[in-house]
Amino acid sequence: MLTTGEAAKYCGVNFRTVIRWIERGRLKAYKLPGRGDHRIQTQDFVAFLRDNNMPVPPELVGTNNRVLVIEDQPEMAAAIRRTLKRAGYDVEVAKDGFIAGTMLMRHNPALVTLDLKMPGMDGYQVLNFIREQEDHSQVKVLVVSAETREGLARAKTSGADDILPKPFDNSELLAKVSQLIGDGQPVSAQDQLV
Amino acid sequence: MLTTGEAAKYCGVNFRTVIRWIERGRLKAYKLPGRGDHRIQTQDFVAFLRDNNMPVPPELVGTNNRVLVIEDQPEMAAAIRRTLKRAGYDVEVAKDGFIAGTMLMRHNPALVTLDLKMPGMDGYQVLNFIREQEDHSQVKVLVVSAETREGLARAKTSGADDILPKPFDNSELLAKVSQLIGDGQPVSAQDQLV
DNA sequence: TGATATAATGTCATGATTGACAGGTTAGAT
DNA sequence: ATCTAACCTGTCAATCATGACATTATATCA
Repeated sequence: MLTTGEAAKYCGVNFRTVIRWIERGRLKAYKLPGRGDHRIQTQDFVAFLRDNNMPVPPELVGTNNRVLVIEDQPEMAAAIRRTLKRAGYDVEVAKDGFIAGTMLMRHNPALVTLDLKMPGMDGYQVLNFIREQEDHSQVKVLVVSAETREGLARAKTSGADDILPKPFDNSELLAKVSQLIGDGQPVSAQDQLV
Repeated sequence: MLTTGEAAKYCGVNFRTVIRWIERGRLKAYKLPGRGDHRIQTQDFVAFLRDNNMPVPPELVGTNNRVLVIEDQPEMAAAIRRTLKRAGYDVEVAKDGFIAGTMLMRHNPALVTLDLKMPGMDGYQVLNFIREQEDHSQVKVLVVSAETREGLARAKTSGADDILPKPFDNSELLAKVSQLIGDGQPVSAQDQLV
């Protein structure tokens, strides 16, 4: 939730200009009853920035170091979790599709590792679904799978940001994750601003 | 029921501001005897948000008539959907666990019909999971299944509000649903208007 | 090219609301 | 019964909205 002044700083313009954008309907916002202050929801502001090819401040893009691991094999899940935790990421594990779905919505992770082969879940469909979701179209998806080369290629066309064939080294995993969302250690505690 | 602090977070303002709104009669609330804490009824708060064209958080939309149908068999899903739609409910269908999870979080339904036997999803686990979730512990769960009597009993202990053995009549379905969350037709459509 | 019109943005002053802080109290949890 | 987190009140500084006007950028036309 942002005020006009904060939004103005992010854009490098005068707050008067932000108000005018709002008045013209370019930027979505609502008014408070008292003085008529504007409040801009962070997601609307980010959408606005993206629409106009403006740089998006990292602290507005959710919490950068949160990873959701969608994986039903306990050992594999534990291994990924351990590796990422050690590197400083905030890791959640979902061992079935339902829980994965709720966690995606609830925790709004920066990255999801997705096992394509989970019982009762079509990984490709999940990929498509995530990409269709307004709110989560920005989340990075790293497909982790023992699929064939064709399957992995198909995953890429379905919206995966990167793929990691099983088996893999921890270093490979970390390299891919950090390439997609940066290092696990938060740059500063201010990233947690609400 | 909300405190000033909670309302403040929803609006993106300081709690002091919320108190001022209350003092000026813009927002309805009442005081507790002790410290003079304010308590705001959810419906009053939602009405306030609507009056001022402010976004209404989905989890506050109290008595809605939204139903989420978790069912992987297309014919069965269509049948339930049709029946409930006709009765005036707002129906969403999820055909796998992942989508079901996201929809539960996104649409905040008043009731979920849950097929216990879905591939890759342990219905009992889902039940437990829903009950553990802070935000959604209020949602009613109607288990719809061809399970054995023991299985259905177990579902009840896992947190199901009611069970409906397959096969069933439409009238049975409607009876159970309306018993759990009331009739499908909103009491008055104007309640939802701006 | 150069001149003019139009739109967008920045600046300033005023008035009102909101946020921050400090000190005291209690609701809710254990 | 105790403890912590959250709440209330009052005050004052910071912030925001508004309107008027200056300045800059863009478009249009001769």
